[in-house]
Amino acid sequence: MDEASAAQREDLLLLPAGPVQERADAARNRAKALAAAELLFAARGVAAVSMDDIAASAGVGKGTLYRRFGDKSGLAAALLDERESGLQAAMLGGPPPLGPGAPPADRLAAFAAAYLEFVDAHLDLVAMSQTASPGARLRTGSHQFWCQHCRILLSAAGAADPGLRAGAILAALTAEQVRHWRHTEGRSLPELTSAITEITRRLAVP
Amino acid sequence: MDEASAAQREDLLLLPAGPVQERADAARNRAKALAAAELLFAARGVAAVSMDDIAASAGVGKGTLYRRFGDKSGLAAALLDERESGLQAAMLGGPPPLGPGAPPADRLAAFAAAYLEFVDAHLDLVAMSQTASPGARLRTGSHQFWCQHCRILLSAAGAADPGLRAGAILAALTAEQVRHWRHTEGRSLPELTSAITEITRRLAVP
DNA sequence: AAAAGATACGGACTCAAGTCCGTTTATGTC
DNA sequence: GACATAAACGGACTTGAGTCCGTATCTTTT
Repeated sequence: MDEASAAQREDLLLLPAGPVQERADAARNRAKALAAAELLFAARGVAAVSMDDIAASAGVGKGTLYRRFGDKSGLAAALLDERESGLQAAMLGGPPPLGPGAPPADRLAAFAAAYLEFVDAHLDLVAMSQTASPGARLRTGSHQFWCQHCRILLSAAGAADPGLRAGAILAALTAEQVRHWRHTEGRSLPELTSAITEITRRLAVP
Repeated sequence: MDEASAAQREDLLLLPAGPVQERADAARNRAKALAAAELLFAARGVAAVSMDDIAASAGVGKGTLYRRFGDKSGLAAALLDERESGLQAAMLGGPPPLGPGAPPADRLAAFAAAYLEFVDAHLDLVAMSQTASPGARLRTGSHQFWCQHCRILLSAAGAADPGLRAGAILAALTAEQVRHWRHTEGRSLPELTSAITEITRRLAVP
């Protein structure tokens, strides 16, 4: 993600581009790290795995981990990446109401429901990607994506303050908030879905 | 806060109460710690002060700090406590629209505006109280208080899912979210206030 | 006022995140 | 195929949060 945004920045500023492709050993180590992390998380749970554990298990130095992924949240984001991309594709080009074709308010509600389900299904990983450091969530590339999607739909629906409302909707769908509703308060997923979609509808009407 | 909730629990369960009052040395050390923390935060900023710094500056062992306040977020909460109590009093017994007398939707909007202003005014401290550990925010005593207040008002206004909507409103007003709006996106406080009060109104109508 | 028991003290200790920098390895060039 | 150099490596190191437990202090009881 660091590299992606760096590359993008360079593109935008028309600077001479850095190396377009990561070195072979770097790619190999990234893959080893992701594989090791996935295994360890599955075996012990996200919370019980340290970066040292991952580095050791991947047969890689700790510095390498941090160079590749920036920090713990970056590693989580990388692991989530492929699982997110299905949702992102469905939002951009899939069938309505998630994809284009339905009225914006319906698309927004569908997004909220789908995103809630996604967060619930990958709670620990999403939590790690959002809470590794304070404010991590808002700096995430994915957050930018979700937020922009919501903003555009709200805007298309004629809602006031689309940017702020988009942020508010995503704030309600934080991993820790969802965890609290689901596990501390024991709410069911359908219950949450219904409440969240209703909230988005109310924010989407002009 | 730990002690308060423990005492409350004992009350509720009618167990023989523990010591009603903290020991003299304990009270003295709590005061020393709070004073030292306040000074250091003012001098260097919240982020640049460690628990060791505070312990050393207060002339107190680190263990004492943790016994009194539980963790970093507990210390922040303790510092915030007296500043919050004004707001809490105004909500419970002050003049409308914040206090009783105004229609629930108006009271909710007034609360959101006042709480936003409070968070903005004590951003770093609130951030520390919310983000010291993952999920810290939702375990906070204050959070329970704000959340219940919102829930009751939403309920009185006849809104569906008052508990969930209350959580959603407060989720939009986390310190990191407010920091992002104010400092990363450069929004003004009135702009945020207007957007947030509008959101609460939309969630409050039946 | 002395002794007993409960409570609190404090700093050494553990554990994990994130940094640094001397060494190694890949890649493009002659 | 050897060389230059940019990039990547890896593990020791620093820093700070939170825990532990032997010692000191307070409070209550007699």
